[in-house]
Amino acid sequence: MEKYLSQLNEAQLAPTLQKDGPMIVIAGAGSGKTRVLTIRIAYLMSQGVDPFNILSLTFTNKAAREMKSRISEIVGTSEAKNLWMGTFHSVFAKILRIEADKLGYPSNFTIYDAQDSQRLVSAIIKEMGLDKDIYKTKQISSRISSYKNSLITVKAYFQNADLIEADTMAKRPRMGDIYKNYVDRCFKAGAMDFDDLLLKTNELLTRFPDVLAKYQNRFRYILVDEYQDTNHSQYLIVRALSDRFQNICVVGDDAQSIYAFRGANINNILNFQKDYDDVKMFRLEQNYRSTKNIVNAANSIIDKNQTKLEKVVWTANDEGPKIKVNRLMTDGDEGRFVASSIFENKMENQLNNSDFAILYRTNAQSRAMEDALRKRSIPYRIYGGLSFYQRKEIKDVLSYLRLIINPADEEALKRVINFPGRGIGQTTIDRLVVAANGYNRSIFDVMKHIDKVEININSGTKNKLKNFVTSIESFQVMNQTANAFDLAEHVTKVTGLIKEFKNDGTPEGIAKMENIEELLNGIKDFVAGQEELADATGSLAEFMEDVALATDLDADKGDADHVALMTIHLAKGLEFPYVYIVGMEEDLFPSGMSMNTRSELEEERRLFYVALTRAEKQAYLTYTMSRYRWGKLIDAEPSRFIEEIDENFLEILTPIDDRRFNPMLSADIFGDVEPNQIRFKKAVKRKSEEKPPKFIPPAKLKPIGKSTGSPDVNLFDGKLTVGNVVEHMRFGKGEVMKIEGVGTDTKAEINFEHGGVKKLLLRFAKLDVLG
DNA sequence: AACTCCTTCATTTTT
DNA sequence: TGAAGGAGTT
Repeated sequence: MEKYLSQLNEAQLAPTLQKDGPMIVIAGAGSGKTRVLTIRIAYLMSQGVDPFNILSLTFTNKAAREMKSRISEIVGTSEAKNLWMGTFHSVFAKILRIEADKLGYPSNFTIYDAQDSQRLVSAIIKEMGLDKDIYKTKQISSRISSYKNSLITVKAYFQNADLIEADTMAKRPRMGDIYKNYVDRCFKAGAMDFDDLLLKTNELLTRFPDVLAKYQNRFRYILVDEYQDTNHSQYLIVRALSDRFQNICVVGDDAQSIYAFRGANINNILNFQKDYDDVKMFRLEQNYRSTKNIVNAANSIIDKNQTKLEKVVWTANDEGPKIKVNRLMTDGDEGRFVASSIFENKMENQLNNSDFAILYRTNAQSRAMEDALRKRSIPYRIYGGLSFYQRKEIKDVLSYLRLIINPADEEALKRVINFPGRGIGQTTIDRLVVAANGYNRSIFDVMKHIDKVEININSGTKNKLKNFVTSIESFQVMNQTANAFDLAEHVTKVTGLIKEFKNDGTPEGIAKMENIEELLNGIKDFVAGQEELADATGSLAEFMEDVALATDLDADKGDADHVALMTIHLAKGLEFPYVYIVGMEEDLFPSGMSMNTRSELEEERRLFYVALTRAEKQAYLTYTMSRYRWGKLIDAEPSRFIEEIDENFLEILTPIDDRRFNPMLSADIFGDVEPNQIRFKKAVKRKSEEKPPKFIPPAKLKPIGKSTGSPDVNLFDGKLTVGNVVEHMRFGKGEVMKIEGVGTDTKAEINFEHGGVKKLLLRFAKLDVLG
C-alpha cells in the first residue's frame, strides 16, 4: 500500500487518505482522478473496510472494468471481486432483480433499450389513432424520459397542472395518456427501460424503508465518479443510500459537464456542499497530461463561463508548441490537411497512428476525414455510431433469447414473430395486440390460449401462431439444462436465422452472418468465463443480464494501430499526444441548436474545453470557409471559440491573404478584389435559399450581431430598443418586447412569429434589424 | 408478402 | 446528401 500512496502528490494524497464523511474532489482535466479513486478504494480496504461495503459508481462499464482491474493489481483479484462497482444502471439493475417482486416485477424482467422504447411509443401513438406529425415518436419518447429522470410518475404527471398545461399548449393534450399507456405496457411486458432502472430504484428505496436500510447498511462507503454528469434521479439514489453513514465521496469536474442535454444536472456538483454537513473539499489542480500551452489555452476558454467552481489548473510540463489553427476552403480540404499533417507528423517524429485523434462535434463530419485518410492509406477507426448490439441481425438473435427468458417481452416478440418469415402478417399482429390489451394479458399469453380467445384469426394462421409458441417453449425447456452458447446456437439454426442471411448471398448478408457468428463467439467466451466462477453456471439468464447494459463488447478488440475518429463527447476521459479538432465553425461548434441560452452555450464551451484537454503534446484546430451540410454547400465562419483562446497560445497557419486557401480566389479572376479586403468581407448568412429576403432592401441585411471582432464588443449596445422589428435566422421576424441588462449581458425579450417569446443574449443572437 | 417509392430527418449519447 | 422508416403498389 505504501508503494502506491507514495506515487501520489500532496493534493492527491489528501482525498485518498480521507476515509470518512462526505467529501468532494474537484478534479481538473488530466489531474489523475482515476488514480486517486482506485488507490483510495484500495486504501479503504487496507484500513479494514470490507469490499462488500464499498459501492463505486462510474459513468461507463469500461471505466468500471478498468478501475476494478487496477484495484485487483493492488489488493488482489479475490478481494477486488467483492467490490460493488459499475454504472448506476448495472448496479441497480442487479439490485432490482433481487427486489423485483416488491415492485410487482418478475426478477427476469427485460431491459428495453432506447430503440425498444421508441418502437413501443410509436405503436401506442398509432393504436390511439393520434396524428404522428403532432405526436412525434422521438419527442414523446424523450419527454417521457425526462419525466422519469425528474421522478415525475404518471400519477405525479396528472396531479401537475403546469405539466398538463404545457403539453396542452404544445398541442399534445394526450401526452399524459400516452405516458400512462407506455408505462402500463412496459409493466405488462415485464420490461423496464433505462430510465426505469433509476426511477424504480428510487421507488424501491422510498416505499420500502427496510430495503433502504438494508442497502444503506451494505453500502457504507460510496464513491461516485463523473458526478457532474449525474441526473436528478441518480442524485436522489446517492442521497438516499448515503444518508445513514454519510461516507460519500464524489469526484468530478464541473468544467467537463457535457451531458445536460440528456438530463445531467450540473447543479448536483455545484451544490454538493449544501447537501451534506461538514463536507471536505479537495481540488486536484495539477495537470500531468498536457503541455503548458494546452493547459493555459484551455483555461483561457473556460474562463469565459460564468457558472463554474473556482479552480486553477496548472502543469509543470514543458511549454510545448502552440496550438495550430488552420483555415481551409472546404470540408474536403480540411480532411486532406488533417491527413497530410498526420502523415508528416508521423514521419518527422516516428509516431504511431494511435498517437492521433480526430475529434468532431457531429458524426456526419467523419466522412470527409475518412475519405482523406483512406486516400493516404492511414489506418483509422471510427468510434461510436451504431454499436454492435444495435445492429439489426444482432437484435434479432437477442430478441429470440429475450423471449425465452421473458415471453411477455412485447418488443422482442413483435420483432421476431415473423422473422424469418412464417406467414404472420401485420393484421394478425394488430389483432393480437388488441386482444392482449382487452384481456390485459401479454401477447404471448393470448397466443398460447389462441383457441380459447375471442379473436378474428383464421385457423391456418392460428396454427402458425401455435407453431411459434411451441418452438419458443421448446427453447425454454432446453434453457433449463443447456448453457447460453449451446442454446443460442440451437436457436439461430432452428429458427432459420442463419439460413436467412446465408441465402441472401449479398455482401451485406455475409457481413450479417459474420456478426451473428461473432455474437455466438462472444456468448461462448462468456460461458467459458462464467464456468470458472463458483456460483455461476453460464446460463442464458446470466448472459442476458449482462448484455442489456453492455455496449462495448466490440470496442477496442483488435489492438491494431489506428488513428481514432470520434465525437468530442465520446472522447471524454481519453487522451492522445496529437489531437485535431475539426469543424471549428459557428453553427457547427458551437452547435446552431445550442446557442439560445447562456447555459447551452456554456455547455458547448465546456465541450470545447474537454476537446482541447484531450491533447498531450499538440492540438490543431481547423475550420473551413464553406462546407457541405445537408447536401448543400453553405458558407461558414470561424467559431467564436477560436477567438476566445488567448492568442499567445495560438499559431495561425494560414495567413489571412494566403491565396491557396483564399475563399475569394474565383473573384480574383476579375481582378477587383484585393486580398486584404477579404478579411473584412463577411458572408451574409442565410439558412437556405428557399427564404429569400423578399421585403427587405439588401442594404439593410447587414448582420450586426455577430462577434466578428472581439467577442466582448456588443454591437447592439444602445442600438436596439423596444418596438424594433428584427429577424432571426431560425425564429423569423419578431418584435422586441423588453431589453434588460447592460453591456455584454444585455438581453432582449423578443416575440417571434415562429417560436413565440424568447429571451436572447444580444451578444450572441444573430439578428437583423428590420425597423 | 415483397417490392418500390416517398417522405422525413437529420447534435451530442451512455445506460 | 443519404439513410431509414412508412406508405402504397403489385
